[in-house]
Amino acid sequence: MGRHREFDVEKALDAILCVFWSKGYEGTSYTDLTEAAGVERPALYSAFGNKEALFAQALDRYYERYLDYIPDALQKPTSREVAAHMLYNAIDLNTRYPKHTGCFNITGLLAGSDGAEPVRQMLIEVRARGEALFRERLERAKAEGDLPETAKPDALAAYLMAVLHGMAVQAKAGFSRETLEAVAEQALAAWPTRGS
Amino acid sequence: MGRHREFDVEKALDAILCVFWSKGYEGTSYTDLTEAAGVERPALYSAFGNKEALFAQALDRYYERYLDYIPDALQKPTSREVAAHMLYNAIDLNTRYPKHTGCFNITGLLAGSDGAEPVRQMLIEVRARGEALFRERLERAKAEGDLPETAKPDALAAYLMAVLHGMAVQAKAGFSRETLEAVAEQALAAWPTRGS
DNA sequence: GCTGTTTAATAACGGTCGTTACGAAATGTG
DNA sequence: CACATTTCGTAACGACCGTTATTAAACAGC
Repeated sequence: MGRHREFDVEKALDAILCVFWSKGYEGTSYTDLTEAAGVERPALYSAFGNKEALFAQALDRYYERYLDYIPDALQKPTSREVAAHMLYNAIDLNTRYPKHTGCFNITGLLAGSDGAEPVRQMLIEVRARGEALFRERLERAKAEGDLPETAKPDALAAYLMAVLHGMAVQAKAGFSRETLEAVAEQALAAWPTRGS
Repeated sequence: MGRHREFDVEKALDAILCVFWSKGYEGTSYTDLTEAAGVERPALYSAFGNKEALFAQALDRYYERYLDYIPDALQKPTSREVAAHMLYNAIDLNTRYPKHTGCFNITGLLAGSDGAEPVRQMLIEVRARGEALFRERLERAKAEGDLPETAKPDALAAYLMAVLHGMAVQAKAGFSRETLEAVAEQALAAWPTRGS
């Protein structure tokens, strides 16, 4: 019983996700959110909770809807292919939508008032989980002999993540897909091979 | 004639620079600024103008006081030494002050409301100037035979800047100097040599 | 000691922030 | 049709934002 919801919660969350993606947590106001979602404030509060909870749900959705290439990439047979897939899929994601370039996760991670510190910590934690997955995959590669004995999976993982984060920054600075592809190619030139 | 200024403008700007460094442009309030500078709001306005002008002056000061290693690095004899100096000096800067890790420039570049768009564009422009300087240095290296004929200075410059930006993100995520040094070492492994 | 000028501190401005009472509208059940 | 329940939009809340009018205090020159 009771009145039915008149808006599609998932569609609203998708629209909200894009705004946060572009402006970050604190850069986004409820005015921005209601305009994007086509839904008034109290409806957002009743559907998602407060701003922080709403952002958390947008972040979850970002990982499952846009970063779904990561599980696929991790299953590639060689570490080099894993790295290459991460790079080129990230480039595509970072440049696909002109209205919100870069990476949702990284965009909100850097700056913020003291009040937004919990959100920053949340993004830091999620980022670390992604890097851990990649590091574990590289440890497996080393165990399989795909990476040489001298390879350091933690350093390699941190390195590739650094390139990914850097490309997210550059995408925000207006870099084209082609330029970022040149960056990725250069980044892969350092990748250790079975031989060495 | 007239009353004398009772506070040191340069010291105040230094303190303000550190707050912007940590919280970005919009994440910093005038309450933060007055606390850090030990100066009331009207004094800041009379000395620096409004918030945007104040931020611009802090950015200038950041480049001349903290990024002064860049001109030095660019004068190193080989492109590899240039890249290495940029990387290791950046690591030092990004981790030297626990209260404001990362890079002032990158911190404010990603997120922001529509009202902060002019500031974002300013940071994007300044970042691009830095990359241009580095690219020109690599073009010179190529002309001198320090880089092989196949080397692409623009791609190499973008690549190294990506690593630098990525390390700034990781510093904000709490990375230690040692971990970032491992990243830099890995990044340099990709650097082209005279031979190839 | 005035006078004119610059700075200092207090306090307030209008606007926007995130959040939420509140009453009207819309549903399923008796 | 009444009823309880849920959602809706309006409108407002207190808090904080960047900015500034205002007044008192500190100086230089006559």
